[in-house]
Amino acid sequence: MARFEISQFNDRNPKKKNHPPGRTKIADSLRLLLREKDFNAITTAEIAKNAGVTEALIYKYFKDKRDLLYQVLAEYMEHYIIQAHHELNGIKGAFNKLRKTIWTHINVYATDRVFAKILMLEVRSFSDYYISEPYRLVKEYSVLLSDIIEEGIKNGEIRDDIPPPLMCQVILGGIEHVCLTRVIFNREIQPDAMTDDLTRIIFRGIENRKGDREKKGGNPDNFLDK
Amino acid sequence: MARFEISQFNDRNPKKKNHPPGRTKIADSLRLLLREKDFNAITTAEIAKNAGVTEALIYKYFKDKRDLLYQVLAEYMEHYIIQAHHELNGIKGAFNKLRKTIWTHINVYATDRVFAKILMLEVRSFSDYYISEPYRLVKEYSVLLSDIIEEGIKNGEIRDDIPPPLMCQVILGGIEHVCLTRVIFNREIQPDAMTDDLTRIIFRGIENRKGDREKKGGNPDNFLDK
Amino acid sequence: MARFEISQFNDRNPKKKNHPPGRTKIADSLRLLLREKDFNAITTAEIAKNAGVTEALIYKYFKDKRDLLYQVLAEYMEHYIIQAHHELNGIKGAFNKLRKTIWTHINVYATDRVFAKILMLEVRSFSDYYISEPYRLVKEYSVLLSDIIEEGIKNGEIRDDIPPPLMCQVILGGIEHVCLTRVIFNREIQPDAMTDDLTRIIFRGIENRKGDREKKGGNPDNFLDK
Amino acid sequence: MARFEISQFNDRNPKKKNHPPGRTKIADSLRLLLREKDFNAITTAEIAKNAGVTEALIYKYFKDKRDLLYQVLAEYMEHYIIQAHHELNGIKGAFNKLRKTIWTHINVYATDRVFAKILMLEVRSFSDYYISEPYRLVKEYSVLLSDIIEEGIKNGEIRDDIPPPLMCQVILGGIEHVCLTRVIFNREIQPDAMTDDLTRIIFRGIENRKGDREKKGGNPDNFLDK
DNA sequence: TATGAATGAGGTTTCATTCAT
DNA sequence: AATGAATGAAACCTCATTCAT
Repeated sequence: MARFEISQFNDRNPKKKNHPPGRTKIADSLRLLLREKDFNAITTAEIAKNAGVTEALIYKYFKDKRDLLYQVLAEYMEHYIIQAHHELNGIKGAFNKLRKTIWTHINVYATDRVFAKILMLEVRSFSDYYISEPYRLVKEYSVLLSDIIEEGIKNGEIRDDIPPPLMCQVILGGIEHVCLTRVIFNREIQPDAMTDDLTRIIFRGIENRKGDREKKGGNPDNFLDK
Repeated sequence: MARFEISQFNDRNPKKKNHPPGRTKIADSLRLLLREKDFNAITTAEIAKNAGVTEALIYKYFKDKRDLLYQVLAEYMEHYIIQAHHELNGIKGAFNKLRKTIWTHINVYATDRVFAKILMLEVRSFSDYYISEPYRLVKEYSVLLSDIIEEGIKNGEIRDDIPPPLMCQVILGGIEHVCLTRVIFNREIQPDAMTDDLTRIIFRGIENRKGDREKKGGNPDNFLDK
Repeated sequence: MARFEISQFNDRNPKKKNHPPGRTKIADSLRLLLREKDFNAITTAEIAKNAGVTEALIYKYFKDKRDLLYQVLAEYMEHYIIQAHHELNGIKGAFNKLRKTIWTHINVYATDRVFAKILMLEVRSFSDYYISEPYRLVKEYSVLLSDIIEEGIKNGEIRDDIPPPLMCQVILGGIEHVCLTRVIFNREIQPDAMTDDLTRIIFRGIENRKGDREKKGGNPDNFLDK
Repeated sequence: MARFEISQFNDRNPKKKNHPPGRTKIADSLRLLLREKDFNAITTAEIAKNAGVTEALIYKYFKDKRDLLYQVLAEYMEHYIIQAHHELNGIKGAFNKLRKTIWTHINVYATDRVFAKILMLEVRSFSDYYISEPYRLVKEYSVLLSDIIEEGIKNGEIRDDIPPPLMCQVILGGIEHVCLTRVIFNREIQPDAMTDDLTRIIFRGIENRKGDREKKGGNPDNFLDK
């Protein structure tokens, strides 16, 4: 987990936008502090001190404290979106893809509590979040899900009597609610087990049972453990 | 809706703790302001001015600003819990009860956006929320749901291969995620339609299909709006 | 002079708007500091410390640091306008009135260097000054002058071949330029002598000489020494 | 007018100290920005950005931000002093010279609002201005005026019962006050008309009327524009 | 019960300025 | 000749909170 907090993106993605060291230190510092405190309880003074730079430098690279949070979140999201797409390579079938996506989603929250905290707890009460870059990325990510659902409906795996956006929301709502309490109370998140249980409910809920017999996808429970 | 913001509980629940007028004005003021702004963006000065009292009076009745928020939320919760129990009177069967509860839940969010906003957006990022009275009430409320689920499992309506708390979380997560965006963007929430769609997914997801044939609960789709 | 800096208006005009003590201390503090430094070099911290209050209190009573300056200036202006009108009581003839007004003007600058400094040096470079209350008062004051000039033109004392506003501006420009350097370099201002010299130039410049013989006002130089 | 803002002095006065392009860009940038904002509201960041250089470069050429302002002002002054002397060539008589000088003065303000703004509004509240190069130039310029006045007194055109410096101050005060509001509110300045009106007042105010009959200088009104 | 006055503590932000390259 | 990175110092301001009355 530690290697995630500290400059994860530069290390792993060396080609990624090369920020000046000060900027990186500041973003890392915020990530570190968010492990222990809510964003509102973190002061710019702390961020700077922790980063080993002056407060003023924060304002060279970020419009304000909140912009720093949004940029950090955006970096997480960009990274995650790429990963989520990547993980789907070679997987066939809507349920298989969904399952993988749910697992990846839970897994990133399990690995990156800070990301989870920012996304689920910190930013949502800020009204300007909903016009920010990371929110745009969140919407971009949800397209990934929609596409899978649409695909599933088209090929008959997924029922077509429910508005797809609603299915998306239930899936995301399920994932988040299940992870949320664990993030809040610092309890462990087990991607495998949780994916299992979640998909067992959700897949049955959204599978196509027209005729109940001739459904092509087979029992969606089959998709749960492999 | 308006009658909800303004001293709703005193009016409707005359037996309820009769607060002094100053206290009521302050709580009403916060409720009113929360319609337009996040809690963090609301100042005690505003609350006081809006209530027609002085800032100092806030501290006569509330430990601090956040305590005011928590007390307001607790009032909403108390009221809602009573209502939720009340609405279940005379309903038989776990799915019927669940459905009613889901509807009541969505309906209160539809009617009382401020309640929804506080509960879903404002308090969750405060760590002391999780040791507060309103959070205790939230847990108390979730027992209602658990009890219904347990009942359903016992009488064979609901599958027993999934941890009941997880089912709770998926149900609540679904409700919340679906309502959340609507609350944030001030879009309408339609309790009937949303309950329908939600239960159509969830009930199938959690119904008991042991053997797929001999399930006792009948097709859960039957429970959806007659 | 000292009694001018410290709460001059409350002391002298007890009926005047009764400000809370903190407000008065702050305004007095600024007046005091302006004797030694330019406004831009004075910090809110200094003002507060000097006043024996906290910086926060400044912002209770004044929108910002500049608003404090404007309010202080406005108090000076209000006071001065009343005085200027008062001093004209019982004086007859445009030149006599003008002379008195010029003397009063120079005299207030001589007595109240801080007033002079604010008005001639500090505020003029702030663009919002020109929409401020004290600027409104400055314009109100200049009406006093215009009225005298108009009166002089009507009764034939003052020439009518020059736009009255221009005459006003020359008079004020003369007064100010003459006082300005003295204020800047802390040199003494002698109201009597300066009024004498100034009026000797200006009165001849604006007197009515139509026909050079039949002018009613007599040689305006006569008005200079009583 | 525009050609005035942009490197006017290098273009017109090729022999003038040939500044490196960076320096010129910075000075031009400040001139440009001063058209819209007060000096205090202009940041070095803006100046640099606008000039297309980095902030650090400002400190290569100028001691500090204020030094930049003073140098810009000094350039204006140097240029203006040369012009003012030049314009007097071939003019005879104190009043004729005065008139020409007043016109030149007003005219430069009319043409070069930024110059006028700096001189009349920006620098005067800075105490170190009064020990700066541009202030030295201002004093040098005022010698021009004094000399004309002295000449007029000597040859009997101008009265000798008023201290010459005071006459200077009234003349300058008149010019400035009349131009000041126009500069502040971006109203047009008409050199010809304003010179006319001003001189009509001032010349009569300072002309020699010894014996009121036998004055040598003739009616100073004669000097007013034919 | 309520208020007017004042505060403490720190928050965010700004900006001129410097320095190594 | 010019820059990119970073800083120091403080400025302005906010806001929850307290206390004497």
